[in-house]
Amino acid sequence: MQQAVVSPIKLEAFKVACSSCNLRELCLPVGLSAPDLEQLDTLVSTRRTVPRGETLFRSGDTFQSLYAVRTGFFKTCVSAEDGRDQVTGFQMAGELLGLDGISNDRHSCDAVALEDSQVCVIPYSQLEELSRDFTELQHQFHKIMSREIVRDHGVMLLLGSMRAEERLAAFLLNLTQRLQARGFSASSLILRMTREEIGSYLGLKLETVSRTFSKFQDEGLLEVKQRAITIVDPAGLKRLVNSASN
Amino acid sequence: MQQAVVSPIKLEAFKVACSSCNLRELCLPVGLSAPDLEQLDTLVSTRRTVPRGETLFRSGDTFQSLYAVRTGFFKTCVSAEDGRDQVTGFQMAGELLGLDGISNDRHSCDAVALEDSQVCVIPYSQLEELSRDFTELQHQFHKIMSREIVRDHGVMLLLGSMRAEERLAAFLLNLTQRLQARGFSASSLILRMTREEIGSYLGLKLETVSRTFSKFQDEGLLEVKQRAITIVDPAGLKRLVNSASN
DNA sequence: CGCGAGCTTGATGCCGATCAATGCATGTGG
DNA sequence: CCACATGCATTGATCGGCATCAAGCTCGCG
Repeated sequence: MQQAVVSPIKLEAFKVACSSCNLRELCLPVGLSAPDLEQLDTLVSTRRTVPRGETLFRSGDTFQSLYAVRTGFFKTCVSAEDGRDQVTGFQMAGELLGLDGISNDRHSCDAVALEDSQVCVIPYSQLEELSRDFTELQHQFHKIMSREIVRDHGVMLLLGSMRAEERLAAFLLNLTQRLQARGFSASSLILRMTREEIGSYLGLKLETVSRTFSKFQDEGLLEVKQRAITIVDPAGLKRLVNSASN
Repeated sequence: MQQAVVSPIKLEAFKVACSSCNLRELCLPVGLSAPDLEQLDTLVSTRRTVPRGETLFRSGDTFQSLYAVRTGFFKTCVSAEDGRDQVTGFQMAGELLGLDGISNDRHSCDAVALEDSQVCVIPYSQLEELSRDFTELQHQFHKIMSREIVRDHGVMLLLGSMRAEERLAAFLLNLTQRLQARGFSASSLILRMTREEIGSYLGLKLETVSRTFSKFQDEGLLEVKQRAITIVDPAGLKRLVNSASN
């Protein structure tokens, strides 16, 4: 990913355990006490590598596990029968993938790696079992599901009532905020996704995304060099998002 | 609600228990075995009446309970700082409200009754407790949360990539399908919400909703008399949703 | 070095927003 | 019981933001 304050490369030096993972403050283990954490280590024992462009799972696949992004970057997308598809989210280190699968025992979206990535495999039936004995884990898991619902509602607000500039501004602020929580710069980032994928997520065409980037640059809000973005005026972006158009 | 095959009024004759509630096939108890169901009865002991126009909870309220709609009809909406707001869903009998609150111990949306309604109160901490001992209940609860996530993704697809006609057609088909599952007619319904609320949900202005209703009527797909809708050509509506515009 | 995927930019057109007026149903007070 | 107010819905006229179509451009890579 970007230039990290704590290099993600070093992660590999730690042993394969949630209790010693430096993502534990961002991932499933948030807030767990030591004994609970130890139990989680027994649960999450395998990893999976997903090269850029490959899918972690596809719509229709039988659901067995959740996945925590360890390194890398993913998109999830749903598609209609007619082939249209919609990016429903972008996931980075510490974020969970696969929650959609619980409802039907089948996944209902595709998860695609946007760069070479690694995930921790969390067998779902074992997670349910473990969360019966460890209430903190249970509670934490529920919170994560609920957070996803709240996030989705935010995206609906964006798609339903914001204009192109507001959407892109909100998107950039959200991305940088999440990157910052992971020790990356708040002001510069490399986009892992294409203009088309951003457009799909934001309900815009890729040309509109491109034009809006250019406009932001002209207005001195950003510097844009293809996928390298520098945020020059974060306050200006925030103003864009919060000021009603109507 | 609409003319019911099984009148909701009669529900009041049954005792206050999930195990004898005629919504149990649609609500939290789906698929629970007898012993689990009996436990659920101990959990859900109180009801709450919400008159039309009143809120069940508001964004910012502390979260304590989930609510299962027993009779009536709700909308949920989120709002941005600037006052814009977005309807994120409409809930009818058997559907759960309040899942958004788990993430933060505060609700992040408003739930408003669109007609005089009654909900069953499900104290959340007790639900967590109970679901530790009853794995079916645990699993069912997880499924419901996951289903909400999947539903939200569907709405994103709608908001991000469909045109006005497709959105309204999809909305109507979804409504009638849910009503049908509750024993109501598949072809005629009374809308409980205004054009403006439909528009907010679908990311359209109320005039557009109204015009689209009129258009559907002209094309012989619907009959529209204010809030009374009759679906004349369901196949035609489905064709609208599934045929890609691009 | 040249190819191709992805990005930018321009010209044009259309869908849905906006503004505005009228119609319709419900309810309330004279 | 009618008159009028109020909230919601319909319909028309116009406008504007974003989509669409169409070239070029950039950069990484074989």
